[in-house]
Amino acid sequence: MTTSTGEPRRRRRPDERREEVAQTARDLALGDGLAALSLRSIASSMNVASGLVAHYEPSMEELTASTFRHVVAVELTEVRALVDDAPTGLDRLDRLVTTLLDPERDALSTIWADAWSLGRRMPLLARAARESMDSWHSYAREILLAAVAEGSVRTTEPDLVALELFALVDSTTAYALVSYRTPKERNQLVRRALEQALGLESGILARRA
Amino acid sequence: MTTSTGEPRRRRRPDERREEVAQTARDLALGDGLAALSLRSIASSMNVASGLVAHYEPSMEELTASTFRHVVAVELTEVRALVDDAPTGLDRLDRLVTTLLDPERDALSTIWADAWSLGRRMPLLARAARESMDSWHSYAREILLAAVAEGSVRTTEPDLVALELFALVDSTTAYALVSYRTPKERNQLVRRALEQALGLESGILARRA
DNA sequence: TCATTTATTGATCATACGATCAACTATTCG
DNA sequence: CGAATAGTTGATCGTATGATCAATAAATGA
Repeated sequence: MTTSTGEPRRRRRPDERREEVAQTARDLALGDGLAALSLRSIASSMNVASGLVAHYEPSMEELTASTFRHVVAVELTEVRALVDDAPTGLDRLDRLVTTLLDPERDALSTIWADAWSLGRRMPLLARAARESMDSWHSYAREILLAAVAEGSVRTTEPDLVALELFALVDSTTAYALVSYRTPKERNQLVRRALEQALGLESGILARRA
Repeated sequence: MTTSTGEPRRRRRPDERREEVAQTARDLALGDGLAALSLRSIASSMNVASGLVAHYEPSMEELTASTFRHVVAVELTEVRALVDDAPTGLDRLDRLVTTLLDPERDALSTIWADAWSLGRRMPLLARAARESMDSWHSYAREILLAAVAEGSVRTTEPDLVALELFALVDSTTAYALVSYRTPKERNQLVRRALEQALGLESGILARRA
């Protein structure tokens, strides 16, 4: 049973409903992970029949993949907003790491971990993951190139270091999901490694944590 | 229906059966991941009623956690066997990385990714993951300390570098599950990062890949 | 106001899950 | 050889999944 005094069940325009389904799926995924997405869980969040959700989505795998894609794209936009206006390249790098490792962010970490785990069996999700990773990678690359240009960091392989940055962040946030090590230790790990990758004086990033 | 000419259903001693259940669960996990473990999937692999599996296991979460624990412990033993007899500390480090990144190993990668993903909802699995990670960490630490002692690598924080090693390996193997980057790129990434963490001449590890 | 369109429902199918337990039967022991 | 022991079955309960579709009812236009 839904709410006893159920609203008289409104009828919406297809694109409106489509958007509502997508939004609900995103909220659900952010709350309980990609594995929590089901026709019924989404439908019940919308107070709607499960058939309606199915009516708008070709398959659960597609819905899962597109939800992942959208959630991660929004996150990238939000992180940019927090990072891009920092004064120097080093500040931006610092803020990027701080933001990505923020414990408040573990809803996102869950989603990434789900993507890697479920991706093995869901090709569409795997594809979405690859493409999203490329977006993030090119953002980190952009930040690193700027920092190199201003002379605050030094590397001959910004692409590789950008990859390394996410390798460190991704594993570290996955560790957080099982409470391995403390936030402080995980932060230290990432920052010390980045210092070495970027020819920074020891502690210059770590001290900011 | 099982095989039509079913064997006359043997009765085994409890510890024998217990071991058979555990072994079957391990094989299944190695084939299809931790998420593929269910009373019925295990029972059907054994040609046995699902109730039998339940009879020997307190709960699926416990079975999942203990299966994970065992699979990962065996893996550590196997890796040690491949690595420990290398002549120098640097050789052992090289072999460790090579082995951990071996594409043949992706059954194990799946299991680790499953553990981080499922661990958020399965406390016993999360605990098993933490403890297993500690075992692996202390093994890497051991290798690094020996390499430091022989003077082939240099670091003031072997614990941190051991953590970093797995951070790189774990993310990289998760990437492999969704086919992000090539084995070669993933290898490069880990090796270049380790070189910098260990004060090694550029390429000294990477060239071995 | 009535007819047309179509968003939405709700039931249904086939399948899967963990868990529980009385009944059955293979084995062992007296 | 018969009885006690205990490993094993198979059915069952409650719940969950994705997918499909006829029927319904809300909105729109004539």
